[in-house]
Amino acid sequence: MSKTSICDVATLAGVSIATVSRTFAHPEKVSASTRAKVMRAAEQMDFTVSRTAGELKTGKSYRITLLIGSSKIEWFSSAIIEGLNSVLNKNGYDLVIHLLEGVEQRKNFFKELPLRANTDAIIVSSFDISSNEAEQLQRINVPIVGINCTASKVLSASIGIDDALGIKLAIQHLATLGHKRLLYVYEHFCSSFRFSSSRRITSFENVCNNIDGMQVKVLPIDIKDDPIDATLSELFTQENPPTAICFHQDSTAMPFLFRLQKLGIRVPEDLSITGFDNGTYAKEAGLTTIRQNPKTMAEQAGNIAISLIEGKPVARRHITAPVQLIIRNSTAAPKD
Amino acid sequence: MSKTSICDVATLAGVSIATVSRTFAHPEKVSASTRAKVMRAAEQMDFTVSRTAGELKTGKSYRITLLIGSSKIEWFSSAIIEGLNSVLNKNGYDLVIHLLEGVEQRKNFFKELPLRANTDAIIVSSFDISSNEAEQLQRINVPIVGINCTASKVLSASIGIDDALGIKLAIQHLATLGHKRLLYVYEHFCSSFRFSSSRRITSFENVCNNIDGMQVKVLPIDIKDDPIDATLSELFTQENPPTAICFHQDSTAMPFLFRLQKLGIRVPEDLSITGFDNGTYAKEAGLTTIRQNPKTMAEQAGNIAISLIEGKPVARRHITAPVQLIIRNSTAAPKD
DNA sequence: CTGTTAGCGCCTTCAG
DNA sequence: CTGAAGGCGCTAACAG
Repeated sequence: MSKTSICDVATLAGVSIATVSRTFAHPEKVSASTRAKVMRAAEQMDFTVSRTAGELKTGKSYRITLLIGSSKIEWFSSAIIEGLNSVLNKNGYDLVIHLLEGVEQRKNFFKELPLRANTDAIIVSSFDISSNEAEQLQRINVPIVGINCTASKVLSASIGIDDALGIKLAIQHLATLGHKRLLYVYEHFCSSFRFSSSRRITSFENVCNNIDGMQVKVLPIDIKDDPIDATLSELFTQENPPTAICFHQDSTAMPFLFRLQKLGIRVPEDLSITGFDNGTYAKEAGLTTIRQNPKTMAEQAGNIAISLIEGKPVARRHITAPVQLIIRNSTAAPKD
Repeated sequence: MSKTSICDVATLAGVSIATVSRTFAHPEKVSASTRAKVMRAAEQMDFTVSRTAGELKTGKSYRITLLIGSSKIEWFSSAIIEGLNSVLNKNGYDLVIHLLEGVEQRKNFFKELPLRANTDAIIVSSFDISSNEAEQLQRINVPIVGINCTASKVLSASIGIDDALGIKLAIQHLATLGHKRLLYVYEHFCSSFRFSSSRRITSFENVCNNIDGMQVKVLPIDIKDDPIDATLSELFTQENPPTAICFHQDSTAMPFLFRLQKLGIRVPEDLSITGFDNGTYAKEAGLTTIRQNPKTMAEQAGNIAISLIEGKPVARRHITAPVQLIIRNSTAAPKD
């Protein structure tokens, strides 16, 4: 029950508590012989220095908190966790995770945050916190670094893709193939959650409007609707249906691909499809998409956070991560 | 920089630190008027009671650690995190995550665990810790609960599916359809990581051997091989090729489905396929599979862990979670 | 190289 | 209902 404390070890080893402390914190400052003695005693008693207690003294918790703006962990967040885990582990930090489920919990979280936060840094992944929330976050007075989170000026650092550029790559690819009628499909998120990726949508329209003869429609899908059904409905009720569909993210494109197959509509012969992310199975399914690499972004974000915590210099505080068009088999020249 | 402490608030509010402490810990024990005074002062200074400091006194960290035996977060682990997050949040606990990447890091982790652990409980997800590791874990003297982790007797509690039953359901389904030649495909993990799901493999052979006229082959795939190529090779080089393939998990079955499609091999007309998990896109792809529900398991594991921590009674310490056969469109009677 | 000492921020008796 | 005082386990000067 009661964990053995540094005192117990000191007694058993016949040294002072300071020496025990040193043996663990700065082994080089202790003579080999006493170090051995202490270690032996420690092992014997299953002693384990309490990070918590040290924290009180040093003010560092060796803990970094990841905030995710959704109750679901999809491909993107998984990669973020992987990337952070590897960097933090290497540097002796622990990773604490908070998923914000729904509006209410989100509100609560930001209100009570101070109570719960004992963290050296906060990493906000992939959703835009409101300026109000940002202000609350700032209160706890640690570095805040954003990943694909652009809204706020409170970020100590940030890394993220250029969503506008990403979607532009997809459009240009389709334009080059000869497509003149595009449909953009995205799922309409709950209004209280603004995702940085929403920038893609406006970008899409802007870019297309600057291409001669390009006709464009944007289809927002209500959260309660089935995106596949809604898209199909749109596709089959138009006089001049689109020859290509750009999905806001792979995770909507993929199920659509399955459905088309069932319906006997061939991709890319009858219809071209693009995604965004290069997520799960995108490669295997042959989905043309825009690649972003969240794991790498997370690693960079983690490194920056640690530098900020430890007062080391960081070369660049705001980084734009690369996106890349991956051409596979879901796009081709239109039939007509 | 220096966070405001309880003293600052006490001074500002003109009360003692004890009163401030009480205002937050036991508000009902403080008169309404002083409570208001304290709260005002606290807000004014952005005061936030430090969990860490309290921890020292109470011995509880309000933190639970999740151990994942892989550096990749796939569908399963994502669901585990989601489930734990929701339960822990509700009860005021934080979730700390450790991915064990590779053998070496794993060894290190278990060796240094004591140093790093300041946690109220440990949850081991989906890999079997060795008895040696279990012993090391036990040293830190907190409840350990396993999810799909059966190997060790050190678990304070556990929840997991019956892998043998799961695979049996798939076999029976295929047998009923009339299949006589089955192939079981699994990826051969690094030997140092034993996963609880390995039980499926031996089960598969056992069950099939008890079915009259059932021919069976098990195909382990080397970690360096491409599972799809290896399976195809097996499929096309046999005199009497299998009429159905059982994949150890959906995540191998899915890419195989894509490849078959490209090759013009029809599922289920030419070949039946089963998966295991009901993972990402399994539904959309129409994959017949065995469903397990990791999110629910995680919620139960979380609740049990909390009960154990808080000394509440737990009804059942070792729970078998349900599996279910989900019949979709990837299985049918064999042609011949 | 080792021991002594003074807290880190909070909680909890115990008096008042 | 409120205040004073003693730690929780450890670290970081400072002495020796």
